[in-house]
Amino acid sequence: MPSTGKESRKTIRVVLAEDQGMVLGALAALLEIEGDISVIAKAHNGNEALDAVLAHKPDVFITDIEMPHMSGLDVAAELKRRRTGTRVVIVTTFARTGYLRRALEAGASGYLLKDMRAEELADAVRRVHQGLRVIHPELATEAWGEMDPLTDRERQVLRLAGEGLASGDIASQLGLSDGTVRNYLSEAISKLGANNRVEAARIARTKGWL
Amino acid sequence: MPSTGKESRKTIRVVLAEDQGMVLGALAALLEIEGDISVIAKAHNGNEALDAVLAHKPDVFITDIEMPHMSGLDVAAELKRRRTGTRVVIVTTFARTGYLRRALEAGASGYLLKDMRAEELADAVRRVHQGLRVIHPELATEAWGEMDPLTDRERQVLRLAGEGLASGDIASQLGLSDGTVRNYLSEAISKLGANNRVEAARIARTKGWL
DNA sequence: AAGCGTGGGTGACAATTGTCATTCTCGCTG
DNA sequence: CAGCGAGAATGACAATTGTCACCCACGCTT
Repeated sequence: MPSTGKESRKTIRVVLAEDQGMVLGALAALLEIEGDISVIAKAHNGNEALDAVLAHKPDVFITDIEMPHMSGLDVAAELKRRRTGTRVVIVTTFARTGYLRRALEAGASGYLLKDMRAEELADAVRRVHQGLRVIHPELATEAWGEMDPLTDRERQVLRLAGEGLASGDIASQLGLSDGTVRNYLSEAISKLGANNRVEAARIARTKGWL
Repeated sequence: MPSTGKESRKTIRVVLAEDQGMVLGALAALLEIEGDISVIAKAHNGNEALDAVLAHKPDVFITDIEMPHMSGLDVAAELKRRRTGTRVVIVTTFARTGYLRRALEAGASGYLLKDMRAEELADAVRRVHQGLRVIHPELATEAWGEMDPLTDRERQVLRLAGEGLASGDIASQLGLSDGTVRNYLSEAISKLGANNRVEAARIARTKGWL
């Protein structure tokens, strides 16, 4: 064992959050195999995760992004605000630069994709625990490729439009006028270089701007 | 081959397929914990999976559905055609009745969702190995709830419409006339009880009819 | 041969969507 | 105070979308 410092002797205490029960359990099993890592709590959603981290003060918090009630990014942001010492590692399916950017803004120390080799996870945890930053290589390069050009309103409207709601419905749901909704949509469509609301929504989604 | 009584003593040989490397490794770790289950091969996509199963003739083949090149359902169908003795367990994120129906048609013995408890996986594998069928409870009930009401054309058209293509584009891509495309779309919309093409596409997707 | 179902097509019309220019408020900021 | 910019709304117009009633050509039945 390389002794970078004092604490590399002790086991690394981890809290794990992931909404798919099966994946949660499997990841826990994977980490428990490593002698120096111990999963002290598991959470199925953002709220549970936040509680667990505050209660256990783990060394590292590993979380998915898309979860019920509170996203992993939200939890990370909240932890940053509260200045807990816990380091955060995001593990997600999505290679969206928007997510990565938000993760870093929320103070995450790691951003990994689920399609990387399983063996690398434990290693990433150790590195992060030592204060290093671990970003999935493919993302690291193009990370700051492009900024989200959408305003809040445009985002909201686009999200609903992508679900198939008509302009009128969107308008009443947001307390706006029908015409205004169409204006925002039009703006969003042109900003994203799309031909219509559906394509615009699709583009925004794949970029992680939702 | 010995009677069912004896071989329940031996370890169950499993091949595992899943495109997300991390989940693949984690599930393998989870299964290896069990003394009576042994993961003899792992595959990252449908092709590899098929090869691995044919080469190793495992007792049970566990696979995700959505994978590159060949879906888990395709692999299952191929295995059925070839009459290998291997039993198939589908493990997926999607609670789509269409998927379940296709899985059963392809001769799968199990259909589980990733959001169930991790501990249940090993158990399901044992049951399936004994010749039982294991269907995720929530799906088992409504499984045959409703059949896909869409015709092939409607499906094609709806798929493209859902991507954001305009009627004209869809028409030229399928070699149809603009009006015909709109007729199909209109039919699909009314069959699905939607209000427009986007909603229709969304509904069809969640039902697994695509 | 008459009848029928299916896949594809027309044409017409109403509703929804996309685009623009313009207006009205606020809340800032110089 | 004047002026600017963001957020929201109007109105008008063109394009696209959704609906419907029919038409046509084939391929099968009877």
